[in-house]
Amino acid sequence: MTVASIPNWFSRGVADLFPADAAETALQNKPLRVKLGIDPTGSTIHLGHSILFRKLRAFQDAGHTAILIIGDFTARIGDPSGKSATRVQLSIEEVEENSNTYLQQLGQGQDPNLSLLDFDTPGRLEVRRNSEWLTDLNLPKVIELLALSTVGQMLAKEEFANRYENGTAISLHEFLYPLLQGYDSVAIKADLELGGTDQKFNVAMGRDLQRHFGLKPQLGLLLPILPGLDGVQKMSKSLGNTVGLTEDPLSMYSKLEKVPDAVVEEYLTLLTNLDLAALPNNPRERQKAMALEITRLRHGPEAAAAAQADAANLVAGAAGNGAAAAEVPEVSLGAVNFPAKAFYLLSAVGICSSSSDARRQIIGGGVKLDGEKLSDPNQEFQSSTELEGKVLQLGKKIFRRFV
RNA sequence: GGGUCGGUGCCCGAGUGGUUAAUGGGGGCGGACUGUAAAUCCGCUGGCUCUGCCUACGUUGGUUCAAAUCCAACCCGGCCCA
Repeated sequence: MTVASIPNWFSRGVADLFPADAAETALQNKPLRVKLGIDPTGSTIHLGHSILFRKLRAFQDAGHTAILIIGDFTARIGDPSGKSATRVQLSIEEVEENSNTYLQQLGQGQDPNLSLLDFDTPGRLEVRRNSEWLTDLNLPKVIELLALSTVGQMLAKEEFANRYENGTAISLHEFLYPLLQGYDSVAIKADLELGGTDQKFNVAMGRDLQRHFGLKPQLGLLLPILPGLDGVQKMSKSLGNTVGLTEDPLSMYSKLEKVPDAVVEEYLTLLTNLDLAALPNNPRERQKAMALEITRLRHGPEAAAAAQADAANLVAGAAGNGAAAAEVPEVSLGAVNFPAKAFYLLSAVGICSSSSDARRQIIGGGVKLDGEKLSDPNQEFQSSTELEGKVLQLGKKIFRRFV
C-alpha cells in the first residue's frame, strides 16, 4: 500500500482507521456509503460534534454519499450512556423537534458556503431515522442480535469496564445499544462508519453484524474527541466548555482565541483546513489564526475580521469606545423593575445566573459599567435611561450593551 | 429472594443530636501576574430586589426545645449468597 494514494482530506486528523489496509482499495470504488449517526437528545451542535460533520462533508465533496442517521428510536428509549442519572425519555415530538434543529444547524436551507453539509447536490446526502427499521425488530431478531455478542465482549468495552470496575450500575438494556447501532449499518448497507474514538466498539460491532447478515463489513474511521475550551476535558455541553455552531462571531472568536496552547494544534487540524506548516510559529499568532479561521468558516470573512478587531478593542479596555461597542451583544432592560439595585439588575438581565451570584461578582471586583468598576452591589439605578447605551463588562470576556 | 454496606452541595468526600448553608480536595467564577494563555498567588463558590428571610444532606413520616446526624417504612445502588 502506498500512503501517497490516500488523499489528505481523508487522513487529516484521523485517530484510527480499521482495517487499516482496506482504505486505499475502498476509496477507488464507486461512491461509498458513509454513515454517521447522531443522537437527537440535545438541541445545540458545538464544535466538538462538528469535526465529524466536517469529515462527512469531505466525503461528500469527494463524491461519496453521506448517510446521516438520526437515532430517533434510540433517543426515545433514552440513551443511558451518561453516568448514573437515567435519561428522561423523549417524546416523539421532542425528538422530531431536536432533529429539525440539528438539520438547521448543519446548514439545511442556508448558504451552501457556510453550511456544514452539502444538502443540495443530488446523491450526496441521505437523512434516515433508525426508527424506520428498529421499531419493527421482533424479539426473535433481537435475540439473534444478542446472541452475536458475549458478556465478556461487552465488559471489555472501556465504558462498561470502568463502570463495572467502579461498581456503578450497568443496566442490561445498555448492552443493546451497540447492537442496535451496529444494526443501523446493516440496514443502510454502510461501507464506512464515521465516529469518535469512543465509538470504536460500536463501529466494530457494526462490522460483525454486517458479516453475520452476509454484507461486506464497513470500514471504521474514527476521529479524536475534541477537547473543550478548558483544554482538558472533552467538549461537552454539560461541562460548559463548548463553542456552539450558531454562536455570534464575537463570542465564537473570543472563546477560541483564549483556548489553552496545548490544544491549538488539534483545533487547527480538526476544525480548519489550513496548512499548518504555512502558519507563523508564534503560539499567540497561531492561536489567533485558528480562532479567525474557525469563525470565518461559520460566518464568512467580513464577520470574522470584525470579530477579531472587536475582541482586540474590548480587551484593550475600550469597552466604552463607540467603534468597539458596535458589535457588543445587546441586552434589553425591559424586564427590569426600577429602581434597581446593581445585583438585581445583573440577574434580571441574565448576565449573572442568580442575584446571589451577581452580588458575589460585584464584591469580587469583576463587574464594570462603561469601564468603571462597580463596587457596591446595592448601588441603585433609578431608571432605564440611566443605563441605556452603556456597556456592562463581567470578567474579562463578557460584554453586554444595555438597550 | 436472603445477607451486608451505602445514598451529603457541580464532582469526590468529611461530619453521627445544637455557632452546620454544613471541614477538606477537585472543578468553576472573579482578582493580580501574563501572551486575552500556562504556572503561581489571593478571594468567592444554595436561593431571594439581601442589614433579613427561605430552601437544602435519597423519599416520606416520627422522636426531640433542637436532626444531615436517633427511629420506622419506602425508593435506589454496590458486594456476597441464591
